[in-house]
Amino acid sequence: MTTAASILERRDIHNSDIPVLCRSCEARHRGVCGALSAEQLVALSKASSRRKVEAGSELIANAEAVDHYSNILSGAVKLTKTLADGRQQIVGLQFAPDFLGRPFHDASAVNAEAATVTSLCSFPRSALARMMNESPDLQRRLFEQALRELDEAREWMLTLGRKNAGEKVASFLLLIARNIDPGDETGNGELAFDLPLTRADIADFLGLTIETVSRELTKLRSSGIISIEHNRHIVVGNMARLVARSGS
Amino acid sequence: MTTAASILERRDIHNSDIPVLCRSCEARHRGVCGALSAEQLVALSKASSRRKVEAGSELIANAEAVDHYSNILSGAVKLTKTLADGRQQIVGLQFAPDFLGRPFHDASAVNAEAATVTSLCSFPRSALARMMNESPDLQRRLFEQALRELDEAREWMLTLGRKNAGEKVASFLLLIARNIDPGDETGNGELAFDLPLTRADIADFLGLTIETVSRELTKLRSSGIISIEHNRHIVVGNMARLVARSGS
DNA sequence: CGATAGTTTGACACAGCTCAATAGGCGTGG
DNA sequence: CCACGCCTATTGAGCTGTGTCAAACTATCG
Repeated sequence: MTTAASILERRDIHNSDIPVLCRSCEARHRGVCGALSAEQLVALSKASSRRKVEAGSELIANAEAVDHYSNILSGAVKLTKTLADGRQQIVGLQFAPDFLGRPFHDASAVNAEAATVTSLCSFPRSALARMMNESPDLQRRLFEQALRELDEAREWMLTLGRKNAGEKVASFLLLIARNIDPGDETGNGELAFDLPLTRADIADFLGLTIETVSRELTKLRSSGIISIEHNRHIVVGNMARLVARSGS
Repeated sequence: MTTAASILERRDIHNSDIPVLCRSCEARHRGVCGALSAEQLVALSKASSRRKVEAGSELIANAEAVDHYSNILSGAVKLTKTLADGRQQIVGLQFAPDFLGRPFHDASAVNAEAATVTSLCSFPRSALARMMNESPDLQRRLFEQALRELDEAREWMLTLGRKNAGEKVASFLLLIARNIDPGDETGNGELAFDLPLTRADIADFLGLTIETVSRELTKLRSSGIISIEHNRHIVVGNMARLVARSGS
């Protein structure tokens, strides 16, 4: 018989094969670990370690030798690039269950820094290289994430190069909103979320100054399109109007 | 005996195994086809076709179903994104022997357009999918190109978001110069090249207007850092000074 | 030789930057 | 409990870099 109970039981049995560390880990479902067999997960988890870091922690230093990779389990990580005189640009924003690190190269071209409290599951570089040879599916998942990041980077290039300040800020809010709720879009239903970035980070993300970001947020608030509580919490009253402000 | 003659002979014999189309093709050396065996090349080349297109030809339309992929054999291809009101941004620039097309997705998020006279070697989508399953090395090469494109995109994001007009134009000239001659950098030796883009394209690339690009080029010319002949031909007198102007 | 496309140059306007002051939130210590 | 300092965000006033609009110049081609 195949009742709900027996299915649950079987899944339990199956679950017992996978490492404690990995059970209920999002990276195993939507992340790259989904490509691994139970045995591979066991092997990888032996070399893995979880850690929780606070906002502002540097995770990868630019041009530094990379000795480990990570999965993001919760929180937000910003990838930045900096000019000699200190001007900074955020070039990527990653959330759970994204994979963090650049395969094939032993030095990173970007800095990675926790934007919020973030928990990570890290494993040594060598372990990934081995797994990738064993599992073409793993390589494929990493490839697909890289392509997603490339699509996102190009979308931002359009925003950085061709949108004005108001459109940039609206586009940023949409980006975060979509990350929270990939479904709802055209609906008039309210959508609320916490910004994972400070005003300074948002400015670095959009190629603006803190002051301009603040002014544009105020404009959106005055227009009744959003409301802001405690600086970080945003309630979007009307998604369609926000989309209209984003310059499409 | 292993004289130069016998080595040449052996290479000739080996060459005879590979399709006529592929002999002396750059994509077989530095491009993705280098991952394929002689038999695979034969199979792929049967489904491939070369074509030469003029500047301005649209190669991939945004959101259109992608039925083929290509290698760029010569010329330059610009990848663009456009807003509803016509504002345009170049989000990628590709040269021989780059691979053109987005694996795994059946629709492109960008437009691709020939910037100069360009020759391509195209093959159907299905052929690539099959090859990629057969050859992990091919997948890896495509993966590495995607990562290179991602690095380039992020470098441009820094330029778009944080550099001023003068630095942007200098950075663009450096980008092209490096593409022509990846070696020479700090040297004082002159470096000359033709721009693959019109002023309008350069403006779309840098998030500027045609007028600003023109003014900044004039400034570089007046400073004696570059000289310009026939609008398109650039001679960089002193690379170090150009680097200094690029904001690092 | 006129037509067209691409580029340069000039004059002016304004979006967003800079500098500066004010306000709010939060923890620490009296 | 308030006072204080610290950090972040907001708001204001003025300035400047880059966009806009317009005209002139150049090269190429029929």
